[in-house]
Amino acid sequence: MKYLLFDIVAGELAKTLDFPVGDIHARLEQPPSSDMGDVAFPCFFLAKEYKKAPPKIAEELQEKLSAAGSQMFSEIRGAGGYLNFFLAKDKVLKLFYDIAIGDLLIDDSEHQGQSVTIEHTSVNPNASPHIGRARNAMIGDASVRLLRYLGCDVTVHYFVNDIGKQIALLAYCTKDKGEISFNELLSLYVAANEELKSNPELEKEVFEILNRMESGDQKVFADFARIVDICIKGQTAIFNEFGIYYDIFDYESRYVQSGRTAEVLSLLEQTGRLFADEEGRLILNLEEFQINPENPYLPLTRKDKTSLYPLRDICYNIDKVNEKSARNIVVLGEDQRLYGRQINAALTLLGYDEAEIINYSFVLLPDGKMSTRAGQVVLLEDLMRDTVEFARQTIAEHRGPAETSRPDNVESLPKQLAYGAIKYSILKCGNEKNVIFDRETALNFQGDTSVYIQYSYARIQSLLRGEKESGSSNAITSLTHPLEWEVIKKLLSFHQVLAVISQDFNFVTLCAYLYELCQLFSRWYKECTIKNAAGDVKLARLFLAAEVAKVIKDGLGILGIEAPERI
RNA sequence: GUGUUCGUAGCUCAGCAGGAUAGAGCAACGGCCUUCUAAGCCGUGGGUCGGGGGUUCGAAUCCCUUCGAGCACACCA
Repeated sequence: MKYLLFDIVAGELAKTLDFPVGDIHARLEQPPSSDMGDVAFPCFFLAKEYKKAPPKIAEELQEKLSAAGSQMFSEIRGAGGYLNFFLAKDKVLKLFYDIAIGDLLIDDSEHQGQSVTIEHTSVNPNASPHIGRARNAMIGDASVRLLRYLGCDVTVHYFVNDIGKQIALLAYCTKDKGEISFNELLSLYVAANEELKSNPELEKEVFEILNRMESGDQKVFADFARIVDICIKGQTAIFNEFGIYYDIFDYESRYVQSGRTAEVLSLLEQTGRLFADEEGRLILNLEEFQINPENPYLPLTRKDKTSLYPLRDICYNIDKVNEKSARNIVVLGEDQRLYGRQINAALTLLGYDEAEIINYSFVLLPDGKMSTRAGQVVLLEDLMRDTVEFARQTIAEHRGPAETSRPDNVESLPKQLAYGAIKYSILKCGNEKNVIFDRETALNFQGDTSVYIQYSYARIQSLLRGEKESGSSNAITSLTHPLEWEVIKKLLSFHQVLAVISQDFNFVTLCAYLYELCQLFSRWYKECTIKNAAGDVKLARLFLAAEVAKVIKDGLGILGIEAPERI
């Protein structure tokens, strides 16, 4: 029960129709156009049982319901196979007022206090993150914000893959160098990988270093730590500037020397699915899960029994679940789809709940894939800088010199607009789709963009400024304009949208919702003046505008986008 | 090769637990600032929903097949 109008109709229908309220609720739809009705009930599914044509059923139901004479409907219409309901507006308006005043627009008891871990970003500590990696962070951060908004107790984890071959490579290339800045690392990394191709000796050298590190060589460990530290500091500085924060950094290396991997191995041993192959590696047989028919095996150790990444990750997930058990959420790129299912299979074998994995597809560039080697890559920090600069120019164009030189227009506003535009341009795409990223999309501040939404918010703040708006439940019924009715219906569906996203974490829905809300608001704003209205009408309109602003601000907040008071 | 995700307007994307005329934005063209921010509002043009089968009263949505793209597939993490 997330949408007031559906709740009302389902409740009333259940009295007449012999079906559970929940079943009816699930079948309700929104008619394509408002002049057809507020809520539609399709009757097609009843045709077989009643042995009648759907329009006939709708007609009969309509007569029955009309005879019942519910106060909640102003009209009920049969239309083809649909039964369309028009809600009694004054009744709904009063309910809307009570809900809004009580701040219950977001009613979510099921999430209150639920403890959740979310792991996201977790980029390899080797270079500055590009926009593709940042997609992980944006989806993850929005998920964190959504669940916190709904009342969950969320802990954000960042898993630092600090013992990989690529770190060994970097450690090797930099061990004789003095101070190294984060910005130098990318070119060093590219150069080292280039050399790796032509120099097989280097590869051996790197593995040698990795081995020494894993067997507990403190000197090598320190070399690794130095590189990792520079990287993590550099990366989180960028993400923090972007408005994304983490609670806990977990280092993969802690699982190398600890006994955790051995414990988990012996538990897996007991499931009978673990075996040593001819070379002595320990392999997990996941045949029964039918994840990857041709190759159901997941190697967990090398032949010397040292752990591989999947084993450490299994330990890590168990630790997260033990710490906070309600939901264990992990954001993973499409390259980890199969891998994620393998990890979940292992967790299942061990008797743990599966992790909830949020998968997303990669970001592509108009002329193809991103490639670090070919220099075909959009770094997040470059994009942030460029977009802020563009925002600064755009503000100057729109607002003129006097306004532009206001302190907040110089510092914070360009960032609020720019970072919002980047986040929105990514989050408005479905997680499962490849995003074709071109700068123009992020640099566009018109139409279906975050800036339009921020702009709508700022307009409302401006008209609210200086007004002591205090609607009353009597004044609320002055909202008689059709567009006002549309805006109210939209506002009432906010928590329904959030409920869906708390399951699928696809923020397209929220982006579309906010954009549509702003479109409705803009049309209404154009059509009905507020400041010059009189009496109850003015009070009611101010009240409605304030409610729109509240939802916009909360919605943007969930996306990690700020709502500036002035633009 | 096997598995998996996707293919909707010139471009970027919604819609897909089947349902009432397929929606936005950008780009193009045409209107609207002496009333609350024109980063806005209104309007015009633009679509074989990749192709082909099937299921159904009804398919962009479900199934099969084919083409195209992304991703993965035992000692990388």
